Amino acid sequence: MEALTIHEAAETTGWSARMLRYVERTGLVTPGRSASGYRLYGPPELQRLRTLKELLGRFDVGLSDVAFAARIASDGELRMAVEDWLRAQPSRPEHVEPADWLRFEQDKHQRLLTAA
Amino acid sequence: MEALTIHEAAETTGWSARMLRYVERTGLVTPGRSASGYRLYGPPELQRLRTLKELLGRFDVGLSDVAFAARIASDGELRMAVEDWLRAQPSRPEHVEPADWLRFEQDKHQRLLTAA
DNA sequence: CAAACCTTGACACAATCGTGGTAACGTTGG
DNA sequence: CCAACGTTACCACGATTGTGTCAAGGTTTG
Repeated sequence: MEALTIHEAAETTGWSARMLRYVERTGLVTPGRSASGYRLYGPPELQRLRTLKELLGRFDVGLSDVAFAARIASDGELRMAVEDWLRAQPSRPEHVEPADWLRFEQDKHQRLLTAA
Repeated sequence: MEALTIHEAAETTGWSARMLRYVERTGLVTPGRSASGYRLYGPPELQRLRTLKELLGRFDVGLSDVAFAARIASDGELRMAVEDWLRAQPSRPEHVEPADWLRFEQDKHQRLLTAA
């Protein structure tokens, strides 16, 4: 019984049950399932939900923004394309270090090559 | 006459004049202005507009997605927060080598130091 | 000067995001 | 068994995105 049901998880994370299902659809936090299909939120999921909520609140970002960041982090081709586009533009006249960011999961293609 | 007016720029980039103004509001491509306030698109802006259009078409991303990426690229605190959150999650149950993550940790903080 | 540009601001509209409900139906536990 | 809870699938609704159009007014140029 290490895992909470959706309403219990909602209680301790501050999200509504409705939103937990929505968050799941965005792919950001995916709970396990019981044999009969009940969502089961374990400590890791609960933690992610709490930190996600804090992230959204601290900065003015939406779930779709974080979802896009996740997509960038897992799609090397997309990441490179975006990175290239941004690097070519000082979008703000502000001096911004050439896009180092997005390097999270970089050289993934290399890993993929060696993985296959 | 190195710069084009908004309708001329629209012509050669494939965007509509309306969208060029919209793109400008997202902060992704900001043309210069003439003394009387006319937008002036030079070769760099025209190129960005073309590559931006190609980027949006090739992957299924929106202007707001690229705008968020730009925000991440220019806001170190936000970038770190998102990066941290994503690193803690194997957004895809896909097997992710812990060793790979650790490898990026190394040069990450050095970059942050030079960013400020 | 007048036609042909440009500007900002507004109205409009479909699609999506972020939320909340409710209905119909399966599961669990006292 | 049945109350309490879970599931999916919808309806709803304000806010934002992405787009077009139009109005009122300044600018450029033949």
